[in-house]
Amino acid sequence: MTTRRERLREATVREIQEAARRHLRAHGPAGISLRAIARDMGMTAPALYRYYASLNDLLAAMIESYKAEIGEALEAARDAVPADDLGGRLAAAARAFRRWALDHRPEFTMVFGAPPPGYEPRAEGEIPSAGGLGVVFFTLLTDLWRRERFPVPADEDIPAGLREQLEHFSTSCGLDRADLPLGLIRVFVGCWVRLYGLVAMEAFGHVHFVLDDAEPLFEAELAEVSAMLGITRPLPPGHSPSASAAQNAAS
Amino acid sequence: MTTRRERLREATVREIQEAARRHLRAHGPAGISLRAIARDMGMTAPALYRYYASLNDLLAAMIESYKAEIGEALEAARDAVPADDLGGRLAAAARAFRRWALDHRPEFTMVFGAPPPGYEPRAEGEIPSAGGLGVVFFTLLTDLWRRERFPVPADEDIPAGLREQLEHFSTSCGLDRADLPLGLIRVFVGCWVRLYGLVAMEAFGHVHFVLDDAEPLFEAELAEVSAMLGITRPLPPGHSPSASAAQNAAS
DNA sequence: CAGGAAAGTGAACAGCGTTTACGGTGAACA
DNA sequence: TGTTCACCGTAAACGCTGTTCACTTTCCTG
Repeated sequence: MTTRRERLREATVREIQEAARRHLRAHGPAGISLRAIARDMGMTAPALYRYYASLNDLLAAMIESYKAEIGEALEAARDAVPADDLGGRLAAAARAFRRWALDHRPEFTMVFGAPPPGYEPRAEGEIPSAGGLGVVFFTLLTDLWRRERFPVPADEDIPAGLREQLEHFSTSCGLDRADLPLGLIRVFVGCWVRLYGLVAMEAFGHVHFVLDDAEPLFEAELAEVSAMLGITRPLPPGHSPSASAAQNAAS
Repeated sequence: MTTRRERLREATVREIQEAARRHLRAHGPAGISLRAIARDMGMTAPALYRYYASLNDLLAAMIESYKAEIGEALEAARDAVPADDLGGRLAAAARAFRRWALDHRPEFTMVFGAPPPGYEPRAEGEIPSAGGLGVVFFTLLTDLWRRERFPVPADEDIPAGLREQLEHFSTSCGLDRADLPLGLIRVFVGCWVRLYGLVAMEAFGHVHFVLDDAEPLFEAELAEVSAMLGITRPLPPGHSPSASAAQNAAS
């Protein structure tokens, strides 16, 4: 049973988070200040210490909640594609990840940029995954592998140092080693690195030195990865037909 | 001829940069403050405005100089390998990039993390490249391709939207389209994304959810990319023989 | 109804970026 | 040689920040 106090407290926490998010969107990660949040709420800054031990704690809580929301966004995008079209589901989730990053650059920076000094991604028991985030892609890959049996490196082809760690991850996740080969985890990590790399480069603006619109590259990489995973379908929708070829030769 | 005033000013600028770098290393990007720098130098904060228009300008200057130093580090690592061993040179440069990132996490965060709002990577004439940084890898790849002719996608296999941008980049770099195919640039970008992705994930601490030491993965990815580039040599030195297998089953 | 936990306030401390007005000091120029 | 002026630095101030402390108010509980 939730007491009245608890409900009020919960509502206040939500209001704090909403105000913090507003400031994040408006002024970036460095623009989140306790005093500004309190001002928005018609309170004074020290009152916020009843809810968070410090600004850093508030930021950490924001990161966690954004992680959860990214996971939900990915799952929603995945579930919008028929369950038998695993390739389409993977593409949808990958595109959703990129979309979220580009539509929420400050938020993405908080979650996937350099963490504030002293931040620890709360290693609660659960599944030791990227906050239930990489797990979306991982389960898609495992399902895909079970169906398509796309080629993965054999155990003995994985360097020993890497193999040990993949084994550790596999057992600590409670995976069935007989069912899912280490090579599959190896492939997953490789795909995740490519996805993260491209999306992070784009979100952080490090891709303009060669491209001014990274979407075609993203789609090409996605197609390449998909091919690697035995997905042959033509990757249904998702990329607009290069509708913006203007503003190229501008000084 | 440089006047005495100019020499003094230059020395002060250097001292400012050194103090700023000290604070960056000690307290992270957010720990750089004009007042602390001035205090270190036995000055007052407003004096620094004679040298930089704002703190953001100082940070931007730091980013630029770090970019240059990364480029130099990569070139040095590359040049430490015989010029005929292009695969070895590529591996050395890639390893140097990772090493630099891990040895200079705050600096790496400034250069390759989310830029401060309002930062523009001074697009001076020169070569429109990542501050002469990606250019190291790009020229290595072109040399490698000229020698090995590893497979690259044909122009017509590159999606139109991406191809247009690669063409734009190629011409704006003054490259000879007849000599260097677009597919080579395509491959370069793909390799750069993988390298950036893995190194950034590691430097930002986003890889611990599956690995606690990303070096074996890095070496495996490097080997894979090298194979893709027609490099068959066994990738001479560079990774220690998995000497640290301790601290695995810790809580 | 009494006690106490919870929530919020106001003042204060130490720090920050930045602007302004002001003093020297040294170099250049008549 | 004397003057002028750009340059370098300072002190004070404004408004902002996170955080702590002592205090009051309010509401729930026993």
